[in-house]
Amino acid sequence: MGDRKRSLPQDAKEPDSKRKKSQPASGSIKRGKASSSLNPNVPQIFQDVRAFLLPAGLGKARMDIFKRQIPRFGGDLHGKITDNTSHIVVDDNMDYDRLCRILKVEKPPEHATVVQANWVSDCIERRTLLEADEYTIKAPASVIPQKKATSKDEKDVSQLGVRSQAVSQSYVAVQKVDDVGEKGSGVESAASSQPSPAKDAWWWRKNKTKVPTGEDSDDSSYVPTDEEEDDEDAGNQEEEGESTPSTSASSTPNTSPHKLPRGKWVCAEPSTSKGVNYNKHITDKFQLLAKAYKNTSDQWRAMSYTKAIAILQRHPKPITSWEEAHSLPGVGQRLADKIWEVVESGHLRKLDHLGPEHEALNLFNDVWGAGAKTAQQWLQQGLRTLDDLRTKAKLTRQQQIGLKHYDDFLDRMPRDEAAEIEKTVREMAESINPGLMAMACGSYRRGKTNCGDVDVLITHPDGKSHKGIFQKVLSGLRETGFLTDDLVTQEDNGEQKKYLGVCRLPGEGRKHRRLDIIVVPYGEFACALMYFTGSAHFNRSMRALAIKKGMSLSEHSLNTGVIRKGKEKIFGGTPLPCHTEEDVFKHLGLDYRPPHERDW
DNA sequence: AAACAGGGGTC
DNA sequence: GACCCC
DNA sequence: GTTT
Ligand SMILES: O=c1ccn([C@H]2C[C@H](O)[C@@H](COP(=O)(O)OP(=O)(O)OP(=O)(O)O)O2)c(=O)[nH]1
Ligand SMILES: [Mg+2]
Repeated sequence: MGDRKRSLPQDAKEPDSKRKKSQPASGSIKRGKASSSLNPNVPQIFQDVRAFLLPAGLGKARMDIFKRQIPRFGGDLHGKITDNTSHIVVDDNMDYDRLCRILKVEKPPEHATVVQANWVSDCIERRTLLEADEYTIKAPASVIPQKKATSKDEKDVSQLGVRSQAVSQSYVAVQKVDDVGEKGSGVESAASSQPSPAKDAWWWRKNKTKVPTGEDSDDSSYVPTDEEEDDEDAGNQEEEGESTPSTSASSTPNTSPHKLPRGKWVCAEPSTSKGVNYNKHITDKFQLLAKAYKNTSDQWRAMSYTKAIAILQRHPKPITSWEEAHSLPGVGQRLADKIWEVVESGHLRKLDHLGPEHEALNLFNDVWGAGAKTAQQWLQQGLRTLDDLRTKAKLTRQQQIGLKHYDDFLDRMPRDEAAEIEKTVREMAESINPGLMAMACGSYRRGKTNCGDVDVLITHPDGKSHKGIFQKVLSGLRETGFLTDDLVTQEDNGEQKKYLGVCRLPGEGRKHRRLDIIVVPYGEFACALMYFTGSAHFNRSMRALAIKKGMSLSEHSLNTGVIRKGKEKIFGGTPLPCHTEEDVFKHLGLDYRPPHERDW
């Protein structure tokens, strides 16, 4: 059969190269041995592919890539079309007539599938042997007549969207077998009679030898840093988003009061976490990517990973199929592919491509006051360690504090300590005005056993005595030495809304803790409490739901009758009366969720 | 193709 | 207005 | 990245 060896790329392929047909390619890498020990990350998706590349129109660069990648993914390259050739890869713009002319035949051999180059590219990109249907060069109607029968095809484009492929992964197409299947396109079916093209057609001779090119770029392996973004400083920034759509197909009736969109918003479901994460092997890896993307300012991608992590952590069982993964809200094809890769191989190749710089980016991003942009600048300036920052970087006042308390800020405190801090702030507030209310919100109110900081909300039931108390409370806390650093505090503004700073309880062995205080008018208490209790993910979900209902939710109010033009508000709407958190849920058509069920 | 929450503080 | 944070 |  075809020989392969000879003109192939230098690339190292699998050491052995055994090729047995029964071995399902990509799909089953599962058992450790086969792939994990020998060929860790190159799924042999083209195991049963014996391809002939038609240079016409393809271009040298692409030819070179294919010559290198097809063998790498398990395929054989044929220097000429033989009875054993399974695929003839042609330029994407190739048409039937031109193909026949080039090959000098009346019609292409029936035992081989004529596919567009994009089929190869897409297979490589998805690491899957895709159904060739959508990429085949078909004969014009006039010629088609008896041809269609080559087996069953034509059908299902339907399933294609999903990930077809006939092989391996199973799922899809036909019926679910659940396991590996085998290659489908194997090829030949009818063998036949097709005369082979002239063995020495000009196009073959012409390019048989390949010139190793030094570069490669090709397929899918870049990683973070990704496409878009990068750029330079100047401007542009994106915001974040959240929402919680989900769904998978069926809609489930649901629970909330009236017609709520069926199980689509996390704010409508309790964050039942039971502490066990059946998919830690996946979420741990996604966590790294989420952070890497966040570091590169690709916040949307980061958010997608984060949402997937949240849902995977609460999934009641380990993911065992691509479809199971894909059915989860927030998990699309690409993430399902990655989840599946981890399930099968225990590894995620994308992680291998994280550059060494990512370490420094992670380090820098953990400095309070420094974000993705700043971290990238520092990196670009050649800085790599915290000491570099201390001695060479230009730091804002906040970053200096962040660096000073680098370790303490990464630490989380036991909730008892958070309670002590809350008490300290509350007593100071009460000493100023006994009617003031102070309560810890955030993760503390949600019942977490440890907290990243303490979020204290202060208000006064009379609706007006909250004014101007910030200065007093803060100066009082300073006198006792409780507050040690200030990050954000507009104390010259009589309307000061927030204080972000650092505190430390008295006594030995105390760490510095982040403290956030907000003072709100009693009329906004409910919305402020909702906001400050979070979680952030929960808030974004609930706010997204508000948008869908023509409303708008903020820490100040829940407005209705909002008019938007795209994401821009044309009319802010009118506030709905909300005196309690329950009122907020009600207006949104949601069942009330106690704080501990908002831990999304 | 457009959203992806909505707002406040610093520089 | 960009960036960072809640 | 995913969803609409
Ligand atoms: O992007 C954000 C961040 C925070 N919040 C709200 C919800 C959150 O619960 C509260 C306090 O923020 P914090 O950062 O302290 O979060 P947390 O939920 O208290 O967690 P941690 O234990 O890390 O402090 O502010 C938002 O609405 N959006
Ligand atoms: Mg907190």
